Amino acid sequence: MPELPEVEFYRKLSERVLDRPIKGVDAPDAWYLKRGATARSLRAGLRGRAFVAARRIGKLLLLDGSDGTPTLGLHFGMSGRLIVDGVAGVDDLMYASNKDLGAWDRFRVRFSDGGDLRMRDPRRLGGVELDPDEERLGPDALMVSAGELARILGVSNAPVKARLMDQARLAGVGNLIADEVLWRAGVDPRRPASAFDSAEVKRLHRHLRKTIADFLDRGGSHTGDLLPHRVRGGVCPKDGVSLERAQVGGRTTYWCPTHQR
DNA sequence: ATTGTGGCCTGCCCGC
DNA sequence: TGCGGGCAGGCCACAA
Repeated sequence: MPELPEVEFYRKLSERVLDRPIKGVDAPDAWYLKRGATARSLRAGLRGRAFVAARRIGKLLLLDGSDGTPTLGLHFGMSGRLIVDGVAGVDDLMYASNKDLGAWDRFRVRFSDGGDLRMRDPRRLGGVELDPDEERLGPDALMVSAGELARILGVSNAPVKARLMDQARLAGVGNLIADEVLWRAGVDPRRPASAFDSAEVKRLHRHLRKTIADFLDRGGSHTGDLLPHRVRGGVCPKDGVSLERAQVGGRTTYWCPTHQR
């Protein structure tokens, strides 16, 4: 998916729909409705109401309604995009097609003024739910404190990268952000999460915050300094040595064997 | 409980 | 030009 920065752009875009009466809901793909949501329950919950707030926790976008209205939860998988009144939240999404094709519209909320909010997701890896359990997510990666990060890494023997990407502990870090943060911080992604002293946790925390801030400034998770070299045969732009490539935490991982320790 | 694995679903890109 | 394999920014169910 979109990682945290993209979902933040979606959140901002979705503010356009606040306070607009909802006329209807199109949910043509039952697979796309999660945790018991149905086209019927979505219509019953939303029609005639309005959203009043757009929140984000990690990669989950939350649209709150006025009193008595269920909260709509949107998650975007790896290829989902948000389109409001025909305007897309991001221009480009790696690994997703940018073709304009109605067949990929999996979900739509229509407003009585004629506009709409759509989720376009070629791979159908995203989804829609009502009243999502927000407790299933850890603190947002943009807001997390160094102390919390220390606790998140904890005593775990799991690779630090897996821990950073565990949404139940820390919400918002995906594969690209994880690789970029660890590369900037000079940390081997395979290191056990417990093997960090407080100075190292602080350094990791600083790079986590700075990386996400940079990605928000630059326009997305694909703007990393490591990213262009994150290919087979790629070379570390700091050290000029070949990057390592392996599965870590179940995801393809690139790192520099020279400066990531 | 924690951690790793496989699978989901579809499109794209590369090499033959 | 056509085709098969590999790959993909995420997440969930399941097993050890």
